[in-house]
Parts: sequence; C-alpha cells; structure tokens
Amino acid sequence: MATGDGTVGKALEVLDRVAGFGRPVRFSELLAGSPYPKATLYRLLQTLVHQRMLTYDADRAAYAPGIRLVRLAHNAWTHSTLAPIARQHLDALAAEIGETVHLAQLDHAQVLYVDKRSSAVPVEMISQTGKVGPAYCTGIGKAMLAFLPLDLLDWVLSQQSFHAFTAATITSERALRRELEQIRAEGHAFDREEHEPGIICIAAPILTPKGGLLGGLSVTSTTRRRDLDDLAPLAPRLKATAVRIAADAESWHFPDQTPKPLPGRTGT
Amino acid sequence: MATGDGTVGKALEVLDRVAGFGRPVRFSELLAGSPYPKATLYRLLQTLVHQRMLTYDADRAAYAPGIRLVRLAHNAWTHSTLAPIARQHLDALAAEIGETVHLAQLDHAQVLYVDKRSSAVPVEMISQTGKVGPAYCTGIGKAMLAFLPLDLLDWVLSQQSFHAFTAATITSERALRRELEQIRAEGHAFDREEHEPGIICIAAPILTPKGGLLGGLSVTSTTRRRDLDDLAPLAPRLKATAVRIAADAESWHFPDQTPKPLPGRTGT
DNA sequence: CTTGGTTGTTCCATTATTCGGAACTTGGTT
DNA sequence: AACCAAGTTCCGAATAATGGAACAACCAAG
Repeated sequence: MATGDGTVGKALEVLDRVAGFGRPVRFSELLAGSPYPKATLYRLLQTLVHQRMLTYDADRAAYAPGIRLVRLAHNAWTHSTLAPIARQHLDALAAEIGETVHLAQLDHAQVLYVDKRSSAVPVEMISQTGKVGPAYCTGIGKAMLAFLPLDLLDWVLSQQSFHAFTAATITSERALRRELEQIRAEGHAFDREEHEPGIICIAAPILTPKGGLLGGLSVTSTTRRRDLDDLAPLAPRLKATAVRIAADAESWHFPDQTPKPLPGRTGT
Repeated sequence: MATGDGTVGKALEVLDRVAGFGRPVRFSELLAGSPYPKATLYRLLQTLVHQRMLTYDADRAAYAPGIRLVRLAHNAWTHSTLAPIARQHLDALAAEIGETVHLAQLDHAQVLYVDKRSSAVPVEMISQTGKVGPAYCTGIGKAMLAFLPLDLLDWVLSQQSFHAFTAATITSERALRRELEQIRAEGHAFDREEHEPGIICIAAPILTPKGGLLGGLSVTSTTRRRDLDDLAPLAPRLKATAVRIAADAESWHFPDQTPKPLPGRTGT
C-alpha cells in the first residue's frame, strides 16, 4: 500500500501509525513495523514532535499524538463534516425515536463517526466522534457502500478486511455485493449483529439530489430492547431525516465527500 | 516566524492556514498570504488533499480541512489531553457550582480548550472543544502562564498580541508580568472582562506535585449573575479539583505538557 | 470572435533536502 | 569489565522539492 507523496506522505503515515497505537509508543516499536530505516524514522518523528503533531515524553521515551491535532480537528469538524449541518436533525430524530443515533461519513474505506446522539448518556464528544469502524459489517457502512459509484466501490471493497467479528458477519466480497444490491433497492440497511453481538441497527445513506454520497445515518439498538422487525418501521423517519440533512447540506453547498481512490497522482 | 522542518513543516503551515480561515478557501486567497511561490503552494495543497488532510471542492474551487483530521484528533484527544482524566472531576465541579467549567492546555502560546461543562446549554461540544483563545487575557490563560518556567514564559509572552479586546484588557507585557506575579502568589487568576465584556471567570492551574504545568481549570460566569467577589469563594473548590486532576494525571503517568519554545533545531 | 485579464495548472533544469549505512553514545545486564 | 540493546548523530550519495516561466481555462469587455 504505497503512500507516495514524498516526505509529507511519509510523515503523515508515521503520524497515523502513532495515533493508531492508542497509547504512547516507543521508538523501537515503531521501527519494528516501519518500512523506513532507523535514521529516517527518527528524523520523521523529530519533525512531527517539533511541529507539535506528536508529543514526546522523555521519561517514558514514548511518542503520542500531539494537541495541535485537537485544534486542527476543531476546524475540520466544524467546516468539513456534516455534523454542524445535521445537528438539529439528529436531535429531533433521537428525541423522537429514543435510541442512539449515529452520523457518519466515509473516510478512506472506513466508517468515520462524526456525530452521535445517545439516548441514555446525555453528552459526550470527540471521545465518540472521530472514531472509525469497518464499513463492510456495520449498518451505516453498508448503507454508504451501497450508494457509492461503482468504480469507487471496487476500490473500497478491495480495502475491506472481511474479518468475522461475529457469526453473522459477512465475510466475502461476493456476499457483500449481493447485500448491497438489496440495500440499494430498499434504500436502507440493517446491521444484524454483524459487528457486535447483541447490537443491531438500521441505517440510511445521505444523498445529494443527484445521488452523490454525503454520509450515513443510523439508529442503533440492542437485541434486548428491540429486534429487526421493530427497527424496520423506523425506515421512513430515518430516510426523511436523511433527506432533510441532504437538503440543508445542499443549501450550504457542501462538497461532495466521495472518497478518493488514491489514484497514482499523475494518471497512467 | 520561520517554521523550519523542511517540507513537512511547510505543508503543516499551509494546513494551519487553511484551517485558520474557518471556511472553504480559494487558491488565490492562500497564495496572497503565502511566502511560497504559486507552483510550490500548489504542490503542497495537492499533497495535502491527496493525503485527505484537506478537502478540495471542485465546484467552488476551494480547500477545506479534511476529515482525516477528525479521526486523528480522536486519538489525540483521548490519549494526549487531560480531558479523559479530568472528565469526572469536571462533572462534579460543574454540578456543584452550577456554572460553566472549562479545561484547557497551552498549545503554542495559546489557550486550547480541551473540555467544557456548560450549566445552561446542555450540548455543544467539539464545537467548543478544540477552540483556541488568547493566553494573556483569559483567566485560564493567565493561570497557566503564571506557573510556566521562566525561560518558557519569556518566549510565550513574546508571542502574545496584546490586542485590547475590552477596556480591561491587559495590553503590555510589563503589566501582565505584574499580574502573573500576583496570580502565582494567590494560586488563582481572574478574568475581569478582559476578553469579552460581561464575561468573568476564576481560574487555577493544574500542576504536577513537582510544579510542572499540566493545564488549567476555570469557572466562568457573567456580570449579570455574579461579580468577582462571588467568584473568589470558589477558589478552594477550584483548586481542590485541580489537585485531584493532577493526582489522577500523575497516576496515569501523564506527560508533562509544557510547550516547546520552538528552538532553532540544529543551531544557526 | 478577438483581446486582455484573472485564476489555476503543468514543465523541467536547478538546487536544496532527505536518505540511510555506519559509527557512536547511553544505560542497563551478565 | 565486557557486552548488548536502544537511541542518536554524521555525512556523502540519491532523491525530491523548488520556482520561474510557459501553458490552459474561463470570463468579461471591446
């Protein structure tokens, strides 16, 4: 999975890797999984720390994501996600249905949750927002995949791991494509405990009038409270909300957030 | 204000600039305020877009922060800010006092708010978290500055704009240093409508047992509800909370987040 | 349809940066 | 004391970034 993009690409790859650990990480740990030689990795880390994209804790000799990222993300979240536009609609939907509502967008073949309304716990924040999850085995992921342009879909599917989280997880591209077809026909997707046992959801894509994919919307519940048949009747309300969000996005002239297939830069 | 750090530094500077606009921004706007020639800036932007750190909207021909940042920030916020550690303490303090509580850290001579508990308005969030504000004219900023090591303080103060937001704003380094001395003696700071008219606050630093600066904590109110004399009695509870947060941070072995003075890297 | 202006994109020889093997330092272990 | 692992620095070679200038694309006015 070549990154390209010269030094900057390499630096960001390292940044991702550090962030991915989810804990302070030592030089040697990074070196182990790195394609770069010691000296190069060292310099990249130095640069990132100097730029406050990473923090270096001298005592523990470990690197962690830096707070400059938090600051940048504030802008990104406010101006480049559906969250601010969708906020009121999420509030309304969550209040009406009384279940957890998620708003997500596709990022690099993964589901990126950009906002959430939880019925139970009142507020949370980046703690939830910013999380990523698999696309092939979540309702919201499948809902988005189903409405991706075909050429992009090919690429995105090629990036899926098809790891079997539960017994119900779809583990082959063929099976997933079949399911996506159905979702396309119905306009909404279900998560049948495919990602976590006991967790089910119904999800719909958020589409521009022209059919461009903006994001996804889902209502999540547990098998203890509801089953799929209870969820299905929510589809109309879910879709109505999605349409409203899309309309607002349109009037905000929101950019079509279709993910890029990482082309070889200067075409073939 | 030379950035150094080669290409990566330049790319990140451009990223900051785009984020700073707070709205989609066109190439020419960026070019205007950029030290780089057209072709160079163009390439940097290309790279950032390709890396999904920026989004490019072809219709509007404008750049905006990318969603990859949201994802990275999730990690940064979770693992490199005081927020997760302080959460319960903020909850408790906010509930007890019934006013808005802020948690902040220093980032590059500015105040970066990393969490917030608002008494009145229930929700908001990243919309608030991730925001930056001036250090020299906010209570929380001054509280942190007062406990900065002297050499760092010199640098940080040199970065302040001393813009007069209100009639009460401290507008000279000398006056600020005098105030910081007082804050150091008392252990807490006030914002006397120095940043926004009608807004006052009391703030305390969060310090390691050894005196290292971790962050700041503040209780904000309005002149309509309280005055400074009402705020002052809150100091003990504020400080107690700060101590508790510091203790938890210690046991989590939280890295000393003292900002770096951007040294010239390898000397001249 | 032509001209002129503005904005955005590409080329390519030059130049400055990054690369990475190897040597070195530091701190802990047998 | 000798050794080993982890982290840091050096420096010539290799590569990638630079930026001036030419080139498109678009629009408005002549």
